Amino acid sequence: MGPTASGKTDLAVWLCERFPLEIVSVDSALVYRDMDIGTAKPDAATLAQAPHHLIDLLPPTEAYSAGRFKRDALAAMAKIRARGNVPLLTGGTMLYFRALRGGLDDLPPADPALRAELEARAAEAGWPALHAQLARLDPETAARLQANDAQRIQRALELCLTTGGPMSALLSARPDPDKSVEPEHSWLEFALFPADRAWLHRRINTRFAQMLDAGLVAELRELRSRYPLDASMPSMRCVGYRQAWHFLDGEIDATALYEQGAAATRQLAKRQLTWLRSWDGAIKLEPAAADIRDAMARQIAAQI
RNA sequence: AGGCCAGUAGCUCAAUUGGCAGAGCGUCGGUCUCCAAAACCGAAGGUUGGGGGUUCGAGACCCUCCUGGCCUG
Repeated sequence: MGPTASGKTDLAVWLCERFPLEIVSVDSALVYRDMDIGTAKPDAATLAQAPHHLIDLLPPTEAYSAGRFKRDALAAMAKIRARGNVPLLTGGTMLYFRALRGGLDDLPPADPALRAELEARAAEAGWPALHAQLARLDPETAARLQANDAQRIQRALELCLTTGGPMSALLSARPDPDKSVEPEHSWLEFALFPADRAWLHRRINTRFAQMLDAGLVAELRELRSRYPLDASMPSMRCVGYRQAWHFLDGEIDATALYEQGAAATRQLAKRQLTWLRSWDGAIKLEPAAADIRDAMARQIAAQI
């Protein structure tokens, strides 16, 4: 686990050469086909050397989910173990890590038609109005949600309306979801946690500039010509693509594209670090350390 | 050299006839149960370019210096 641009892929590929590991990507953006530059997807040579599972799963017109990830990841892990190898889960989508460790109850999946209906009502009445409705159907959940928290209000109403009961009744009473572990697996967790934020910011800024040089805008132009995309799709709200979209629409210039894209990446990293800070049980490693590879190799050798 | 315009938070800019210096962005902290690279909440940050003056009271008015830009020669 680690924030964006902290060096997860390089480290994972290096470890694969030394241990019987197979990489399972834990990344909500790498699942999209044809989105390569902006997601920092490993190149063909790297993938040939160290195959990644759970990348290029769906076209950018579709939506993935934490629940689907959990199912896909458990299936991939079972196959890997059947081959006698060990899954190396690598990524920065912390909700997916948490879902995989057992933090997801068995809830109904998304209902696109109902979501569209709720969306339309919110556009007219505003989310606080839907929050008020949720307060009647499920006071407990409404109490912990902000009146403007569109996504969670929508999800909670979706569950209340499809199941006929409050969402809070569907959640198990686990004191700490992170402690609930899928019984068939044991876990060894590592977190790349840079002590120096400025170090990470420099890497993020440099990398986003490189993405632009590598043709991020051209990639998006090609995507828009090939798929019926919409700025509200999850794939197009990914860091970098969202800003490139505004650039292609003429809303911002090249300078603003760089600045806003780099800033969005820094903010993503900040949220990932917030997750990691409160994540118990992970061995924290300093990604800027010269001996990071050997340090992690030693830890793994001791466990496998 | 002279004339004009500008200088306010890290950046871009507000601030009625002189009356409690604000916003957006960024930065920092947090929340997180099937969109999570998402969505949301909160916080810090100022000698208003420097100095002097007028006034009960100056970001604003007067003097002076500094810096940047434009115009003229």
